[in-house]
Amino acid sequence: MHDNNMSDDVSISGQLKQRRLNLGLSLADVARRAGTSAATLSRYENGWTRFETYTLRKLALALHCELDIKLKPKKARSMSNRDQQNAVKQLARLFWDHPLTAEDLETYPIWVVERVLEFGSLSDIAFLRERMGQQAFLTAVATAQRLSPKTANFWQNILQLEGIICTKKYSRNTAWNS
Amino acid sequence: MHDNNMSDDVSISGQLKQRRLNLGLSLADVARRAGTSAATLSRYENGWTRFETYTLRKLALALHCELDIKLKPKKARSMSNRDQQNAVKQLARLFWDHPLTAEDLETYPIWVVERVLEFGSLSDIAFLRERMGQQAFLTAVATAQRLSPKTANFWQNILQLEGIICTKKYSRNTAWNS
DNA sequence: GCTGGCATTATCATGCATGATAATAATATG
DNA sequence: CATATTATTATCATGCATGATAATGCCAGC
Repeated sequence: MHDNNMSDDVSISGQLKQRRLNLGLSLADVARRAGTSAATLSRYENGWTRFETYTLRKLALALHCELDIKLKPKKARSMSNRDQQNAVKQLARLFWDHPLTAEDLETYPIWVVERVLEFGSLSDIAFLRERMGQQAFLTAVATAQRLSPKTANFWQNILQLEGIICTKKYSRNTAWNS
Repeated sequence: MHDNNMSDDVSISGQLKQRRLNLGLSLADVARRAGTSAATLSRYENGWTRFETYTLRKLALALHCELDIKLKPKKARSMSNRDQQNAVKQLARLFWDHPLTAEDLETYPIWVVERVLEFGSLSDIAFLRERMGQQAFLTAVATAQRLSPKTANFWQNILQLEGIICTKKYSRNTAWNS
């Protein structure tokens, strides 16, 4: 008892089982209350990977729990707070219409990369790539949609060499890529 | 831009759509990267309620996100911190073998209720019911498994009057219910 | 030993999410 | 106007999660 259940990465299976045992309930008990079957709950608790949120919600209810499902944007691993501040300072001049913030680097990486590719110097590009990490940088490049045809073509070749599939099919003109 | 996405209760649909738009990707883009179909993603973003975690994980990957699924035990609403402290103090004497803590009241409600029903005075029971709230209390009673036959029978009748289905089928003897 | 509840797993039928496709509408650009 | 892309929805076939049931083994108490 009195276990600190503060670990962040618990499998769904583990959470279901632990909660059920904490409440001292049997599979059949929980299943009946949830309006599902004991077989399903047993599968859920033992190595199942394809859950339905519909069933999960019913189970959560029976276990007197809230089901919380969140999409957490992955942080670029190589972007420390310090690096972020540096990047913002260095690249600020390219974001004349809307000031760049540290959060933008993670929340809108595509936006940042587009600007830098389009207007930055070679050293800006190298700087950003180093700060974001090669992988995150190239991924962002691959999904950039608002590049001028010239820029887009250039990077498409680079990406091909890297074996990265580019989701961009054609580039639409925007205010700045004529 | 620069929106504070700190609200806790966002639907899955909303999170998927917002993240996709933040990245500036089309349905087809994300679907292709996720290895799913645009139709499915569109359904996911528009009022769908029965998701498969398998598909959600693939989408999260395509959106450079982590999928976080948690079972959060519901707190008894009428149990403020102050009430918890009071309850712990009042009922402490019934937990001679393992000291009662405030967390136990939420994490192991069944355990607490069993002890109080079995060994507490009438005023203890009234006190706990008031602190937990009628609903939470009766739910815990309904799932209690380790009551003496006498106690169990008595409460089963009470629960029947309240229209609550009791999950308890039979009571197994423990160290204390002979 | 026997008995009863429990957990797990297998099997099978069924219901539902998914994928593929197409039709439609909206938007933006030339 | 035509064109290109996107988003949404409908339809249908298919694959898979689910529910029902049963078989098995385990454990506890008689």
